[in-house]
Amino acid sequence: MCANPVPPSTQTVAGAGDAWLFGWDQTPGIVSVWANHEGRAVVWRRVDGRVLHSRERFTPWLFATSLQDLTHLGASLVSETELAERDGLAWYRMLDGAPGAYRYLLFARSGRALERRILMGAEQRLGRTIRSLYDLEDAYYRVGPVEQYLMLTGRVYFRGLAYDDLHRLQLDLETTALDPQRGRIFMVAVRDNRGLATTLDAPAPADEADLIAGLCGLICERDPDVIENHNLFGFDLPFLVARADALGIPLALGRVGGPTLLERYNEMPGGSGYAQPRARYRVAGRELVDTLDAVRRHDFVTRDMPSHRLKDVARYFGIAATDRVYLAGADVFATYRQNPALVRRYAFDDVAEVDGLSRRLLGAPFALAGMAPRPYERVVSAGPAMGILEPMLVRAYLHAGAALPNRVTNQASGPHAGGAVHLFATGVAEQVVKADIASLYPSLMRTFQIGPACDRLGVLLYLVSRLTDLRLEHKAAARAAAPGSLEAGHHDSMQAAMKLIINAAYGYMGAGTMALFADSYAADEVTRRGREMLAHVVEELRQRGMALIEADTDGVFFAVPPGWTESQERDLVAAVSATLPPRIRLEYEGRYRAMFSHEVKNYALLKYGGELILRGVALRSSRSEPFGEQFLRAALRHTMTGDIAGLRQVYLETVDALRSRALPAAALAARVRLSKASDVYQSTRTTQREAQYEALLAAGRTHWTPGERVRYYRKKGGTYVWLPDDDGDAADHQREDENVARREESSPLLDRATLEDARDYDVEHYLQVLVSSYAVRLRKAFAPQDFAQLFRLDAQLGLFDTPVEQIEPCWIRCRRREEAD
DNA sequence: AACGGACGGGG
DNA sequence: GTGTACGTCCGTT
Repeated sequence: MCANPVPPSTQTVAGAGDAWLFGWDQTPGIVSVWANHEGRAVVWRRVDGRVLHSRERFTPWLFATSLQDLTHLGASLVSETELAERDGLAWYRMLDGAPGAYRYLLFARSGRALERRILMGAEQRLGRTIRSLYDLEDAYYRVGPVEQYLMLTGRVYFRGLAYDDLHRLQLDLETTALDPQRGRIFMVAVRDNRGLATTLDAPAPADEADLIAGLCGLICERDPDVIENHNLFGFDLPFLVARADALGIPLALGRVGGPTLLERYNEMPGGSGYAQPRARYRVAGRELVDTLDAVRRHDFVTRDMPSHRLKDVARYFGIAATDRVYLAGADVFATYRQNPALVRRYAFDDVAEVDGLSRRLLGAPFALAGMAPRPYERVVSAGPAMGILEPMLVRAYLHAGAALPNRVTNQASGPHAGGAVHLFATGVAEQVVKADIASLYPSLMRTFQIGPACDRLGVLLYLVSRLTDLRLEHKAAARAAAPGSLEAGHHDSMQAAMKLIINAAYGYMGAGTMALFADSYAADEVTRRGREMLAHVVEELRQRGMALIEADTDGVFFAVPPGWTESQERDLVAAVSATLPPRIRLEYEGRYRAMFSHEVKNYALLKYGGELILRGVALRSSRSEPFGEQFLRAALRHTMTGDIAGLRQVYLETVDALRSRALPAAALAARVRLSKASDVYQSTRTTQREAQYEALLAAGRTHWTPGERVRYYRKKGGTYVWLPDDDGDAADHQREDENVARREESSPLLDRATLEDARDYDVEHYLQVLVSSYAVRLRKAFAPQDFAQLFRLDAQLGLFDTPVEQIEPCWIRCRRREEAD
């Protein structure tokens, strides 16, 4: 059912396996493919630094579970073998497979015509209108034309190319507003990795048409393989298209050999939703790449990016130049009018950072495009399971002439139990170790040969095994190469790409009806084994006398006996690892001076270097008044080092700072996002007042839009004061103008400083906030009476008080040696 | 506390 | 003519 025997093909046919991974046609240098449903394709290849194009033909194809919708074709539907004798409108190949599987591979000269005929037949059969093959997805499986071409030919992008061989061009529009209805393009910065760096300017509205035409000309002249920017699909391209439309300028960006115009198409959201479809764009011969997609994928794995904005991301990766120009978005055009050179520098810094991001993040998608039968631009934004893994599986089945399994027959429904989560103890632990079972789910799939039962060829398990081995080779090669070298970069990209696919395999099996090769029995078996492994690790640690704190899916936190060295810790982890089955390894992840365990997945870690890390919503607050955050961090440090007198002192100092108004108002301000428009709030105001809006109204602001972030604090008497931000989070150009006018009237800089520094806040209110929003998060670190005593607001000594020096946090500690076994 | 919906990003 | 992001944060019940 779930544990497949190893299919003979994976053992014996090594060549087939490589075809499953990398395709089989060795055509080098493909940098772009354009194809349509009529079976025409144009392939651009980079050969010795020059780009050649060739026109190709392919036969459009799709998978079907039966021929029933094509019976109306009569003798015009022929089998592939009959084709030699007589011509057909459509022909088919019967494939090996289980009943109900996609056992027919249908071909036609025109994919469009074939589809229309299928829809006609289906309408007759079902007696209702069918608009698209997607309404018949249990009966047909189809991919886009470029994918059809790549899967059929076994070609992939980029064979024999290195990342730097690609000609990449970055462009960045500077506009007078975010909305092309209300603003226009006044500058575009363009650079490429062949030395181009220029801007096109349009100081006056009348210059915009020339700018757009000039941009098209420049792109065609430079002839890049790839066009990149941050939020290219969300901003630059829609803006450019809207302005070109408004001015009647064709966006001729295509490469010689294919259609010239930039095309827009919609990526429909699921269901009948009225959510606006995400627009995508394509142009023949060039790959359009949005670094925002790459950033999202990176953060999906690392989960440690504070934001996905270009400037923040550039700083995060350390690729922002030290003298980089920063301008608030709303000020860019005004600055341009005063100082165009400054804006030019700013725009260059933007495109340079995009190039940096591309080098840093797009190596892995580049490598993936050398494996999966999909265009590079789709690989960049594709999810690794449905977007990469499934096309590879489909290509393998197509190549083998095997039927695709049907997701309906193959769907095993029922409750799905995921990874195990245990909270063993709350409180404070010292000398904490984190250990993880390396690549838990893929390792389990491999070790116990748990793959989808419907994957008769065993492709998924083969890919997981082979990629795991290849990845280790690339990791080793990356380590062996000179740091920072092209060689190292190549191997690192390869290993990252392989990791992405390996990690997608388990999730793909559990993907339910969407995935062709889903098998929830197999997915359940993986998590069941995973829970078993984790339980085993936990038990081994317990038997060795460790103090368990929490365990989650594939990792465990525990405290070791006081005074252990790092090598003792590592030895322990290695010893536990040795008790696991082959290929399942427990890895030493890190060590911490202390840990405060609050709830599952909610904890604080204190590193030996002194860094404090907070995890989980329970320890964070979205309101985050600065004084409270600061108190909490200091309080956690003292608590986690057992310095309760220090904790008490920090608390008393904060209380005192509030009472004596030593803190400025800015330190007390909460930051919230507005959800109600000004008119909406005005209508509900009589029944329920809300602080953030009251603060705006009190400041004389009567107009705002949802989404704006505002800071405010509570004043004596219960009124609220708005603290405007210095860099406008202005959603709206018009309002920005109003603000400028108002600021000029009342000397804004002076005002702002005065506001930030005000002392007229409601002290009693903020004392309550200190205790009920911040101190309360330390509750689980103390016995109830100790907690109450430590954070009492009236500083009187109670009758039954423990002297502070004698209070201890709730320690999580190892059993003493003699109790251990 | 549990649930549903919007947002992210760009000038 | 397409592939179904997804996790987090906010506001409401």
